[in-house]
Amino acid sequence: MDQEIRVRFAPSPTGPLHIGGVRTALFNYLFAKRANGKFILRIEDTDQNRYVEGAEKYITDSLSWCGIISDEGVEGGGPYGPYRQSERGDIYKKFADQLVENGYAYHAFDSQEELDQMREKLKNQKSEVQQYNFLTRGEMKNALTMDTTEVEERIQSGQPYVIRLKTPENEKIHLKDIVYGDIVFESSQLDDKILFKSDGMPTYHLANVIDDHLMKITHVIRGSEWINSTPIHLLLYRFLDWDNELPVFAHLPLILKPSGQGKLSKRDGDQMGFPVFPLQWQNPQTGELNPGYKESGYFPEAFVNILALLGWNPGDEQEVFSMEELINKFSLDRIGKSGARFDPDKAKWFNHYYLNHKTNKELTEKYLPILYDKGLNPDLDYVEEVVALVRERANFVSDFWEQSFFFFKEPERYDPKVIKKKWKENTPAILNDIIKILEDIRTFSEENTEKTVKTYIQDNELSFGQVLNSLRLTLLGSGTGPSLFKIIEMLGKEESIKRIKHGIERIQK
RNA sequence: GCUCCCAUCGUCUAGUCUGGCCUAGGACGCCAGGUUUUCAUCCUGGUAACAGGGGUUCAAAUCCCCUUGGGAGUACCA
Repeated sequence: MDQEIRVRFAPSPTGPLHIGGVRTALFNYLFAKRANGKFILRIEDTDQNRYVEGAEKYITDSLSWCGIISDEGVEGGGPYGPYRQSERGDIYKKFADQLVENGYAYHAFDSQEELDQMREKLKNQKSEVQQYNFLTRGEMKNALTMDTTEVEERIQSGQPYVIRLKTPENEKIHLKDIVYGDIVFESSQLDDKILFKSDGMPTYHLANVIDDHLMKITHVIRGSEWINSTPIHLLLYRFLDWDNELPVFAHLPLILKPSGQGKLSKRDGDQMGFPVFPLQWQNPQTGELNPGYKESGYFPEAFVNILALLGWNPGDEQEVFSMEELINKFSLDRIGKSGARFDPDKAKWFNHYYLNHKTNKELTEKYLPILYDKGLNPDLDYVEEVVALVRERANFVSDFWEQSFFFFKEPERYDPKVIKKKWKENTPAILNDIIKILEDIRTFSEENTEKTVKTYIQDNELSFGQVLNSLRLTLLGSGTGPSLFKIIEMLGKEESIKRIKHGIERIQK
């Protein structure tokens, strides 16, 4: 009875995966790992029309960036492959035929126009449902309204056909969902869904049920947009005689747009000021570029942490989790039912938190490429010192440059607001005095420069703010930043004095 | 339209199943104070919610019903 827990993440390669998709993958992964089970990555590419070049690679890259590694699937294969539905041959057709044979499904020949007509007609009649179902199928072109020889002839002659599910007229279908509890559906409300398309491919409904069964999936964890089609799947399990091996269902609450209404969609993109994709994605058709969390400077640990808390919580007050901790604490029954709005501000905070729990060395390694890009080749220890100084004021490594460029090059402009406020007539004279003072200091340390300059200010009864801010202005071009005397020390005597001189000249004019 | 789902601070949420310990807790944000030559960080404090109405009960955020609001699905897409 203690069978292995097996879950799958089954995206379709129709474009980049967005946050919601990654969260579904994450929850599957956490659940599997928690139970010592298997996480399977299956690609649902039964819709050839929507296939997008590069999307599958994008999916696997995104998951591995997050640290979500599949035990079986398109990447590493496994005992139940292939894991790409388009490669699973005639598996689906066989089961579809079996359903037809047993009277649970039937062939249909209606054209798109005829279907549209039927729906239009029902709409005009103010019918409650406009569906291909037990009420309407008797008037359509299908095996239920034709005699068997005609059906045979049509199929033999190569006429396109689909196979539809013959939904029961009047029965209740019970879904036991881990998250949502018991949900009852009326079969009369269900559509005679197409199971097998005229292009020879199964639809999602058929394919996912068959594959889940064949791949021995024990738990189906997916977004709640699937709830309404679950009764179809339940019917299929029964008609295929797999009722005794039904997987457990757990539907995840939706992720909503940060503002406005509706679920977060791929389209929301950068116009909302935050990425909706894990990795940057360039649409191969339009060339349109969508930003990703990775490229925006988020750490994967932070990203995963944010996602984990969207719809799930541990029940205590901990909110920072490593993947290990998530695996240990995760459980399906602590998933909420209501949709979660994504909060970009909190996401930033998480990244800030993670950034400040890394070592200077780690951050230095991440900063270095940016510096190289600027054409700089600074001393490693120096960079590490710089990082130590600016790290706490940054949310992202990419913030470092803006906050520390003056450690690497002389400022080119001076903040006019600070000039206006702090630069007085006597400022050049004072700064010239300071230059002299600095020149005389032998051990050019933070302590020494600070002590001497402050003594000078006091002796001359000057204002600290006035003097130090204008001094800062000449050194880094702005009125903000880390400790001034630390900067002076790191710049060194020569460079500091040079900058003060230049500052005086340039601001003077 | 029809079917299904959801409803606690601005946001993520704890508490709801197993009514009383809830004058509703935490986090982000915001505001104030402290630290700092400055800005940021950091620390401290504060702001702010049980959608509304009926029941049930000694007692309801917690159970039931209705209303309202929000969401999802309704394809030869997944």
